[in-house]
Amino acid sequence: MNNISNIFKEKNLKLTPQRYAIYKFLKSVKTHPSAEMIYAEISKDYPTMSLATVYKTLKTLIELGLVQELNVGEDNFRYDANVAIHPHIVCLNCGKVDDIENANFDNLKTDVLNYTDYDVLSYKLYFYGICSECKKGR
Amino acid sequence: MNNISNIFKEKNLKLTPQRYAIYKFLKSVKTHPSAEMIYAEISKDYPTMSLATVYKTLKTLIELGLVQELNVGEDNFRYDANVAIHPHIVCLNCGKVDDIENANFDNLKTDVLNYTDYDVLSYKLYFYGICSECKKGR
DNA sequence: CTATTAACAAATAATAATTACAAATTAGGA
DNA sequence: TCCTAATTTGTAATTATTATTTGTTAATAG
Ligand SMILES: [Mn+2]
Ligand SMILES: [Mn+2]
Ligand SMILES: [Zn+2]
Ligand SMILES: [Zn+2]
Repeated sequence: MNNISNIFKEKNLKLTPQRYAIYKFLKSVKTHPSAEMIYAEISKDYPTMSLATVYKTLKTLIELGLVQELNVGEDNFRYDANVAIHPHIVCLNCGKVDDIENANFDNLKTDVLNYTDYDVLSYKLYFYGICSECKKGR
Repeated sequence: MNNISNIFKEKNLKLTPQRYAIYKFLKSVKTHPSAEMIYAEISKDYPTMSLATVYKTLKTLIELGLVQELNVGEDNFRYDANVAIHPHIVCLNCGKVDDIENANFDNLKTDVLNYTDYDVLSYKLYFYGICSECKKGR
């Protein structure tokens, strides 16, 4: 199986409660939280949680291919437990980061081969605009 | 005219030698340098240049719409004096950031409207891969 | 041409995100 | 249950960036 506990076992890593909580939390939200946001949330259930653990766990989850890092242009990173390549949209007013659902831009990866001599492995696509909530409040 | 000295004049900003040097340097390179890289380069001609001035100048150039910031996923930003929306490609081996020339992905901005209720204002597109130099050395 | 003054550069201090470190704890196999 | 390497934690260190201060410059009125 390819469930998380086997993935950890294969690498001789321990699936600690902290690690599991962070992963489960990331899986459960659509908000693309930062390390700080994750820490704030997880601390409610694990009051002894350390911010350093959040950072270190995120790094190992990324190495395992279970989480990806987003850089939408803030002074910090955001994290996403959906590791598929998929586009995001950032509200320039409230800072929210959303998925763009059902859109498929995978042709980009093959299209771009006509314009570069790089071996292209992946891409990141960020849209910027104003979300519907922020549009209302104008 | 819309040359840089008029743009500065309109906003009651002074086009100092430092500011001009930073802008001219950014215009002249294709490397998408970071603030630190810009500082290292400009320091050769302006030994008294301060890193703080580089950061502050970059910020004003961005506000004036003369420079854009790239967030390719490093722990720092890179800067580009080409303010048109255009895609970039990052070498995962050597860290180089290149333009993808002649490619036009502007349909993205209209395509995405079918999948989101945001007002979409702009986008950033980053490809990741291995550059031709790095491919050789394997 | 000079004086005035607001904008600016430089140096440095401060801040914020992230990482490194060391000591205490724990997961999970023997 | 015991053992031990892996992990967590709290904290210090580091790095990118921003704020502050003070001396310097550029624009312009007189
Ligand atoms: Mn996502
Ligand atoms: Mn560019
Ligand atoms: Zn919003
Ligand atoms: Zn390369």
